[in-house]
Amino acid sequence: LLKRFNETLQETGNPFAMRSTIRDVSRRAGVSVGTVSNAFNAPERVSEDTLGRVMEAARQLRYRPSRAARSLAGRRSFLIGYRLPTPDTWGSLTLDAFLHSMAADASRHDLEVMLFAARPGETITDGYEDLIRREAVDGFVLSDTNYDDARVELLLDRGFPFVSFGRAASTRPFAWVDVDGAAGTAAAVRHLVERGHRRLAMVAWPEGSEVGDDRVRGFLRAVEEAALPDPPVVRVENGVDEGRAAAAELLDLPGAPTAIVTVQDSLAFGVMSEARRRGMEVGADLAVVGFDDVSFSALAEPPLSSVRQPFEEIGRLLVEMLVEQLEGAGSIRSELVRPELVVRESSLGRQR
Amino acid sequence: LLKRFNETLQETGNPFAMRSTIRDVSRRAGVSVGTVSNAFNAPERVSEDTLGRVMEAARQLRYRPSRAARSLAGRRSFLIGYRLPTPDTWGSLTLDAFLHSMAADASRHDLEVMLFAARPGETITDGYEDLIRREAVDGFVLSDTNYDDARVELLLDRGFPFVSFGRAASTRPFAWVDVDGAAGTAAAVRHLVERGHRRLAMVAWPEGSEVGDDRVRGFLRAVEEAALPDPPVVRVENGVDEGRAAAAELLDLPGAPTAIVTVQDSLAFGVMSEARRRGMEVGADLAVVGFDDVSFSALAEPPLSSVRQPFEEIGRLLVEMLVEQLEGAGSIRSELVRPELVVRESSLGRQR
DNA sequence: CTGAAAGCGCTTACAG
DNA sequence: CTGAAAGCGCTTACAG
Repeated sequence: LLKRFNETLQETGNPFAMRSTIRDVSRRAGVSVGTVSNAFNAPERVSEDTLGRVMEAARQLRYRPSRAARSLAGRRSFLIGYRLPTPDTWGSLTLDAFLHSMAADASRHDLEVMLFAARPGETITDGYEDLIRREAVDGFVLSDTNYDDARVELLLDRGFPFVSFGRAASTRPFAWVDVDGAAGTAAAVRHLVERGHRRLAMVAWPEGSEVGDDRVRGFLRAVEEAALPDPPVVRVENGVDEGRAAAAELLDLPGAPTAIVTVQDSLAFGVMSEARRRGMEVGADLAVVGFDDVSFSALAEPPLSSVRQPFEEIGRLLVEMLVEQLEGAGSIRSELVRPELVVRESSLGRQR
Repeated sequence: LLKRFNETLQETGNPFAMRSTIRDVSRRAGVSVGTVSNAFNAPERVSEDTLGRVMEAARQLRYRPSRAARSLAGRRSFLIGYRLPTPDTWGSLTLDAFLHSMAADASRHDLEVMLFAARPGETITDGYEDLIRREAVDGFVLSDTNYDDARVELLLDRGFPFVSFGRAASTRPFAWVDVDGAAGTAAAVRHLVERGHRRLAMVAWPEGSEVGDDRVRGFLRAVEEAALPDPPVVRVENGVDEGRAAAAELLDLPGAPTAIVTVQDSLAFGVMSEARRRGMEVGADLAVVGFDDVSFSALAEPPLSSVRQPFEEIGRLLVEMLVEQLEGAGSIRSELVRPELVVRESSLGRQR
């Protein structure tokens, strides 16, 4: 009875019509439901004539397959799981661009992104385990991946598809995308050397963070390649105040640097602040280059030169690599993407 | 055969065991699958003894119901749809905290957040239509809601559950959460008046934006309540340069203001910049208060006082209100949340 | 190339 | 309180 009502609604083109099912399409096209399914999922198996009729019927009924049914029958969820980092975590991840590019690219592959958050009292892997058991996602995107990440080990053990933003130490290979931090700081050094600087210095985090150590490495290598003297590296925790203190230390040195590169913009803001306090003009008297190009860097005074991570590209790559796994290409690859040095006034000023 | 293998794996407690189904649990507990389902979804219908046996069996097998099956049989997806704003859109929305609180709160209600992005060439409502037809979500959270938002009309027409972050003009009532911007700017005014300021001014956006007009309204009302003279309001587009220009205009006025409130932090950064350029000390010579408390405001020089929107609370409220609709409470309510004035040096300096 | 049928793993009346 | 059965809307071998 309800069905008849529904069909009437559909035929009158009533926009409030209940949704139509594959059964409705098959009836209208005069074929079996299996053929409708094939028309959508394997059109090459269907004759051109039939395909046309099915598609026309589907169009008229505004048919869209039920995800739950597709999912149950096809044993895939069409969902990519992503656990949000805790907001108070210091992260250089700009979620907006990252999530948007993931979601946009996923939809090109008939996938969507499902978010979840760590629950209090859970282990690092519990949320992932749970989603696997519920067959709620087809694969995961990991971010904020640590050196020895339990999630990587779990997913490798399970043989469950995933890609990671960030490398991790694992004896087994897995798919990751990472930013070539060393290339970023090296680009900063080359830029500064070109501008005539000879006495460089770096403000970095304490040793032991993969990301930070990578950035220091690139800095040191580029300084060496430019045949400059060994530069001082001050190591502090993240923060504007810490950047200030580090700058004070560096600027008090006998042969004080004329250019400072930092591993994060907030440190660079501190460096600029300390320089200004000493009556130096940032840009002219002291060049400063940060890392991550946070949203405020362009608005700072002077605007801060910074190394920008290409989050759009990263999100896209992660999805592509996950899709490759889902489609069974079997290729576990990894990609190191080059960040981009955004040059602004803080490293320009007068040429030396 | 595969089933026997699977059961063996389960019994040996092999962690790599394939997932178990409701059938496995029912067998182990010696009850029917319907009873297992009831044990989970309506425990009051099941005897205590049976409940215990079922739960123990489920625990042993690490059973978790398949979402696809639950979804198909129960006609709900357990998913909340949220379309990401385009990253280049100027928005005062801090996605991190907002999404995290939504995801965390959703999981408390057996829901998850599904992200999608606008596809090129689509209308504003296409993505929502599509997800409804695919039965892919149980409801939507809208943000960046406009005055006359086509999405609101669509969802009301369809009778599909949704909540909106931001009010909109609609003849029909619907569920929304919004920030009381007027209360925020009024709090800024009271703070400044307490500090002894008598000549206030505002830098606002051009008339016609709901959010901006609201913030201006609160400012004007509070100034009037303090019995101060009519304050100048300069209207410019968003941006640091625009803030600079607006400040220049205000500071050139005969009775130049000693305190400036802006509708957005980026404008406030411009105001601070212009003040500094003129040799004024921000805080002491000119008090500045922004709006939105963007991540950099605390790091600015001096740190910027700003009105902060409680995104955690907003995300939580949105989910709660959507859940009420999903559970058929039928109550369409709305909430105006008070933002919080975060006082920093930019509005302190010496007491007047 | 097409159709009939089984099956995915649950929920939900309905009997008993 | 419990079980048997139908059904959700698809996909996927398998015949023909």
